[in-house]
Amino acid sequence: MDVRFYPSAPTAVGSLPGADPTCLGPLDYYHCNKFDGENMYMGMNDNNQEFLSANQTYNGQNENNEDYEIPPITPPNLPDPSLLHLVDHETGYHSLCHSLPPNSLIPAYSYQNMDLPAIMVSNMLSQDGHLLSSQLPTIQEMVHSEATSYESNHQVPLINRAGMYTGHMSALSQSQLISQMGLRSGVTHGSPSPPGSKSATPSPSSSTQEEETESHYKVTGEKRPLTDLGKKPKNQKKKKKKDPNEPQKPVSAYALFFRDTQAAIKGQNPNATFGDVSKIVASMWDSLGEEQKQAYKRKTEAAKKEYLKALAAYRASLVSKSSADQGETKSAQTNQPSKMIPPKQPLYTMPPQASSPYPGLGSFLSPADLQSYRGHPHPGLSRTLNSKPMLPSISASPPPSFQISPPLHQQLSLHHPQSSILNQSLSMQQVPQQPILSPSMALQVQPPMNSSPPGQQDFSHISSEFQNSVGPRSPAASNPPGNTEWDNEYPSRECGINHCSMLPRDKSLYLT
DNA sequence: AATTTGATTGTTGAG
DNA sequence: CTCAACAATCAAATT
Repeated sequence: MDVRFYPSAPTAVGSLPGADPTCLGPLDYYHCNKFDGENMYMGMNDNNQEFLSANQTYNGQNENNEDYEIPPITPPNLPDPSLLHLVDHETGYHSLCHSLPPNSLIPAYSYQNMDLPAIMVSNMLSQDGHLLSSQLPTIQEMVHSEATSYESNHQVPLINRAGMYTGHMSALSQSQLISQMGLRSGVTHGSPSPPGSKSATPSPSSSTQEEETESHYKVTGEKRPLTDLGKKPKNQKKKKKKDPNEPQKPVSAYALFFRDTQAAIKGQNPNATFGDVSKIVASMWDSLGEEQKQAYKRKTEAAKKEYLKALAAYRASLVSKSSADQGETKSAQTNQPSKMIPPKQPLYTMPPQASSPYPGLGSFLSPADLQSYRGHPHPGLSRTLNSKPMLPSISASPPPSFQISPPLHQQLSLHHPQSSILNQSLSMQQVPQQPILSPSMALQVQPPMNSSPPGQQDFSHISSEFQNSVGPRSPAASNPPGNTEWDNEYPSRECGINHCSMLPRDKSLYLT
């Protein structure tokens, strides 16, 4: 798949059906992406209906892949990861952002550069499309020239693009996500998925039934088979129904990362499809940097150890259970295993983490990990951004703004003269909240929570807002009182991550 | 092939 | 027949 994030950006322009009105991202996205012919153009369309229709049609399946495909660009030189955070963070990113002239087009927008999940924020528009309409004029002005060309050329294709939405996410979003992950991993785990809702409730008897049913389907060729037939005769084997009490295998580091990240991404971009999220996560993972990856790996290993223990206990319980069954089945059966091994999360909760105030994070980010993030402001992000040759260099392609627009409402109003100004200029009546950093700066970066240097402030408030906005979901995520450390730690980390993450890419883009 | 999440689809069983 | 509950599948990417 050559699908690129930004190509899908058009969706962002249009409000996706599920888009969170609160998300501010889109605006930034525009700024960032205004260069992106496609995306911008989408937004630019005067005809809102087309827009809407596009969104409505959005099914996640992109038929027009060609549009998305961007020839891979040679990856820009990546600075030493260890150095990146410094450079990117302080000089690179901001300088880039600020330096960018409002109109400045990014010469070559390479996917690599974009590599970031540009999860576009469809949020820009309220679902009804209000925001969009109001903003469009402004956007048009900004992107006017390109927009016209684009409309003439690409308008149609964009509409239906499934990936659109993906494109909305800006690279910044990635960094934001990462910061979120670190800060509020709890969100993911805690609230989001009504976990047990679906499969959580394992029905003991289900396994046998299902097998029967499946076999039945095969024989009878009923509906379920139909679905399979329709697409792939895929895994017919997946039927392994396991004992619910059986300890789950520790997931891979990437899976852990995915688990954490996806929530943040989804939170910011409700409309993002799994594919989009997956791509974003992948890019983020690439940009993550060895240390961070190692942190995950360590967790995985720890989880593995836990798993082995649990497994041993489980097996032991089975043995005892079987023996008990012979005697008295009922009591022994369900209870022991479950007691020994708590059904779901236990594996990942590490001793230290378990106690940690951040449940969600605890599962996958340990304080140590967090620290690692802090200490090393995601050199990886920035690095990866550049590194992947994913994005084809598109002449007009927008900066990879992977913007996960956090619901910024509250915070925006609080502080950011800039944002207010921008809003005015943009005449964002509908979305006063959206933080518009600067027209030139499309990329939103989450700034350090509290004190951010002037240069950084633009982003800082956004980031803080983002965090806050996100935070609500998981109380734990939002800085719990007890965790002053985190607060202190994270800011730096975020800063590094958020700001820096984009840098490499941007740099490469702009510099080249 | 396994995992990640969430949406969708389909089946089953109960009312 | 309807509805709730549950299971399976799928998406992209990584291990």
